[in-house]
Amino acid sequence: MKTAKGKDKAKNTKEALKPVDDRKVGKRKAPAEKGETRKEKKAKKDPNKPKRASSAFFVFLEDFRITFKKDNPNVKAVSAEKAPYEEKAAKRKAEYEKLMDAYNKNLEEGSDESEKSRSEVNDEDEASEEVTIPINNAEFCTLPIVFCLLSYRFLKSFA
DNA sequence: ACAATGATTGTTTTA
DNA sequence: TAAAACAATCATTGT
Repeated sequence: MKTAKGKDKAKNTKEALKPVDDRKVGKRKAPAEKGETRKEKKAKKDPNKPKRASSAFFVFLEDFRITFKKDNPNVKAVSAEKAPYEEKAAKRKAEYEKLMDAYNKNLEEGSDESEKSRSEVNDEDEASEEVTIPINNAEFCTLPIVFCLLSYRFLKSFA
């Protein structure tokens, strides 16, 4: 049982953030450079050896892939689909770093009264600015009436 | 590490 | 030397 040679972790942290096209997919090392030719390596595998059982997550993936294909028949490139999500992820990361900065600052300055949480991260836009529309009392009273009148006329138009 | 998957791409083999 | 075939790589979670 050899442990990981640090390969997985390094790749996951560094390469995973790059877009697909920039990642070194398929850029493997030549077997010859490792002293073995392809056939030798291929012969080393036993086709009769049973594959290990899929975990629950992989069983879920079976269904998910089918479902996703059915819902998105024309999606070939995952990059385009991934783009908006990477965008959101980047935003969350920025938000996180900002919060961490404030958090660390609070730790330095003192620990009392640190509850300020939390403006939830809405993925829609950075339009999280308060959209409170100021109206005066007159508007507050007349708006529902106007709305009712317009609704009435609209419904009446079908009769 | 390794199960499934498919696009991608370097390497090897074959013509 | 070109095209064809092959194999590594990526991401994902759970074991």
